[in-house]
Amino acid sequence: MIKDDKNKEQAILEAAEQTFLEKGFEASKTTQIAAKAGVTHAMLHYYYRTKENLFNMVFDKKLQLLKDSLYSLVGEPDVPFLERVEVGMKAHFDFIARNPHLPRFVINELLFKPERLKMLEAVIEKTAKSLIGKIQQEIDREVERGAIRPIGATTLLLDIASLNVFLFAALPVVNRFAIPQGMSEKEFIEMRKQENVEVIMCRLRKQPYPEP
Amino acid sequence: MIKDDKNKEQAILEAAEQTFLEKGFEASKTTQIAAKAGVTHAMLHYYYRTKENLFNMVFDKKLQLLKDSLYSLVGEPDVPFLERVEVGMKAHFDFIARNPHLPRFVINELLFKPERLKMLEAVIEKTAKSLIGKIQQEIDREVERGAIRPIGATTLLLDIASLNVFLFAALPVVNRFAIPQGMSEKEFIEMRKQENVEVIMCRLRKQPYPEP
Amino acid sequence: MIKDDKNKEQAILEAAEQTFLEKGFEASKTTQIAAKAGVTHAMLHYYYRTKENLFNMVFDKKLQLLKDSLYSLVGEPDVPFLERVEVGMKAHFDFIARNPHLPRFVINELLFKPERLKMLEAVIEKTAKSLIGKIQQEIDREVERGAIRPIGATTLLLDIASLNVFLFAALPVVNRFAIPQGMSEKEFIEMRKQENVEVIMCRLRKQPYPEP
Amino acid sequence: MIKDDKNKEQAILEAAEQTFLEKGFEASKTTQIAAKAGVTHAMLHYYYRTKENLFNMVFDKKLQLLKDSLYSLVGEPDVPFLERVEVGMKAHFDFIARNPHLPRFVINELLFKPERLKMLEAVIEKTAKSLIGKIQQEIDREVERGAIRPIGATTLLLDIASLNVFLFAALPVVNRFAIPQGMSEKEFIEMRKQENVEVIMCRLRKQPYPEP
DNA sequence: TATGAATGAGCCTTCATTCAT
DNA sequence: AATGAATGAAGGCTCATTCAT
Repeated sequence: MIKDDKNKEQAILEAAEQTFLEKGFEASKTTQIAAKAGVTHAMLHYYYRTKENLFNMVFDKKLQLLKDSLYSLVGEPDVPFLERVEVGMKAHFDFIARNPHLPRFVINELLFKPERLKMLEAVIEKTAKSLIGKIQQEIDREVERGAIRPIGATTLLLDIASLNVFLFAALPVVNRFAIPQGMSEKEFIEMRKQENVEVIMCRLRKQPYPEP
Repeated sequence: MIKDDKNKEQAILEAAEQTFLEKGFEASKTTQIAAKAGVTHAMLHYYYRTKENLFNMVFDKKLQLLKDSLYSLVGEPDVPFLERVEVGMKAHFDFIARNPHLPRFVINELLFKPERLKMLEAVIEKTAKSLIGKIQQEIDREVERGAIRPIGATTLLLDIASLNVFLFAALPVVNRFAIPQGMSEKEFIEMRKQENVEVIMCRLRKQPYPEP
Repeated sequence: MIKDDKNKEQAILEAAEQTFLEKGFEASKTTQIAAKAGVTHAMLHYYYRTKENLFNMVFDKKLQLLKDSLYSLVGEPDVPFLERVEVGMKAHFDFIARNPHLPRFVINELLFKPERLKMLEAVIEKTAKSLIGKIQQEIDREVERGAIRPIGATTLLLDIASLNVFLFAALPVVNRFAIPQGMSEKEFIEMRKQENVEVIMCRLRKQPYPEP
Repeated sequence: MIKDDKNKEQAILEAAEQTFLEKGFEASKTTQIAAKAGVTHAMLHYYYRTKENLFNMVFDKKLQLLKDSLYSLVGEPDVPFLERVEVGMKAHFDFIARNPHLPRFVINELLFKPERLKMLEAVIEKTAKSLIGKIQQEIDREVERGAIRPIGATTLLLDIASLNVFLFAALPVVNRFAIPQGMSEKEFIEMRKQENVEVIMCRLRKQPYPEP
């Protein structure tokens, strides 16, 4: 029960976030959201008019969050490239760890109502393209220097996203089957973070990673 | 409109598969499924009694499919290990390409109704564990031979799954932002298949992959 | 499961009897009746056309039974009147004991669809009136003889019916609250039979019943 | 059409009472109840959630009524016993006359869903047992005084209930066959009230009732 | 701003009944 | 005679949304 007497509107939004993220649009009921927010059912419609509208606010907020997360991938410019990739990947991994439902939520809802792709474009397109441009420049420079093997920036980002996102999306299943005996979920996730970085480093480096 | 005059029962099941896979349980309506199958609404209940029941049939079928897909990861025993991994990964990639909704669907529904984890266990547990055991044996042998760098079988499988699955789950998004101009979706997917294999090969090999 | 291979029609009727008697018209489902009869659902409609029709057959049969039960109230003409009343009452009591649902069933269904009163008239009216006439004659004779106190035949019959029928109609409740500790249901019912007779005897006799 | 503008909730309950009492649970339809109450179908579910729930409210209310009616059986303590029985019986008779559907309704629903016996116990058990205890004490005193013939309290109550209840339960039938020509239903019922009292008095008294 | 009450549309399900074979 | 398949009608219920206050 979230209740913020001074700001019911906010309480509703937060309750809606939780609910929509966990259950998706269809399975979320405005009555439940209102209840969770500690607010009358009618109040919810008073502030947000329709469920669709409330959902869009949440969705948009989450898209912003997703956009911001992209920036975590680029770090301080004066740090060596591979090190920056590692730091960036870990930051991205931690971000997903804090928002495990986020990617699944966005992907699902984009699939269910493709109209929402427009919202995605509006929020992300420019950011993503400029980001990719910058990264590609750095990659090209490093490649020319002979520091790393050639790769497309988009390709690299997709590799990273795949490794970082899938883990958390599939956690309920992975949880059940992939965690070694005696290892806590926390330890397992930490281990995966290292592994993901390692995989990307292997992909980029010209010399193989020294064995531990 | 699927219509198979001789087999309405089958038509309903197929319509249900499509609908559930795309929209999930909640957003799928029995009326729509019936309409898509070209069948009276009551007919659906005649054959499958309840929506839940119909869903479970679909879900179970998809779990079986998922189980079968695991086998595509292991190939002929007399082929060199790395080659077999490559072939296996590509087969798995192609399988996901043919069933792009499958992983997202299973993950979503397991998350929304965790009771279904029991169904997953019933179908997959044994297969998965025996598979992992076998792969681990081969890895250990290769590592001892000095042919590859050490890695856990589960870790390896999770790396592969991440790369192969995420692409298709996120395709509606990726589609929009990650395909280079002038490249068709088909070409892009083929490129990704190569990249995914490359990433895993890099992770496993002791010597860096020769630049193309 | 009633199954009488040679006579499915009969099996259906018997299953319908049981079901209708226990649950009434609305709560009885033709599918259940068919299943209980060991017969296809369609078969039931093949033989009896409609649920209503099947019900009427049962209802009519039960009305006949009810009519026949009335005859149990009159016995051998050469036995003394009070003795005959006692024997008749006990026979009636035993009849209800064998058909405990019968009166409740008839009363309910007559109330729910008053049109059925016509069926009642058709079956019972003549019988009842002639019976009452005869009994009244005998009563009058006995009264004149000074053997019993005066009473209307209808009144007497209603007294008897009240005592005998209510017990079984209310048995589920009575069962729970009215049976003395240590007494079996069977003993209780036997006790009630004596009591009912006693009550009527008291009503008829000029001298009080000797205390036991 | 019951309409109480200020209190739709109450209107629904009253319509439900009438409908359930007359037709029982199964044959009563929420749509009909809503219509009778002059209210949208959805409104009924708004206030009472489920048909089952609405039914239970009615059922419970009726059980309370039934319990209260038991108290009408005991009168002023300083009145002679037989007189008090007569007054009590008449009060009980009048109560049933005002609620002719009540006993049949309760008995039917208890039979159809025996789980409801628990509700009965909760409401009635204590009352009934204490009542029976008191009556038995008085009976024993009277018997010792030589004023009445011995009888169990439960037995007596069952005799009374049989006579009073059956008449009204069976009224649709009795109506048709048992009312003497030229007598109104009202007169008939009054006559039955006298008869029922008379029957019980005969059962209790040591000396026969003087002929009228 | 806030809310209890109200509602229409739609969903899942059951069931008596019919029909083709 | 027998039945699996098919269906329309109706029932119970939920839910997003609106309205009067």
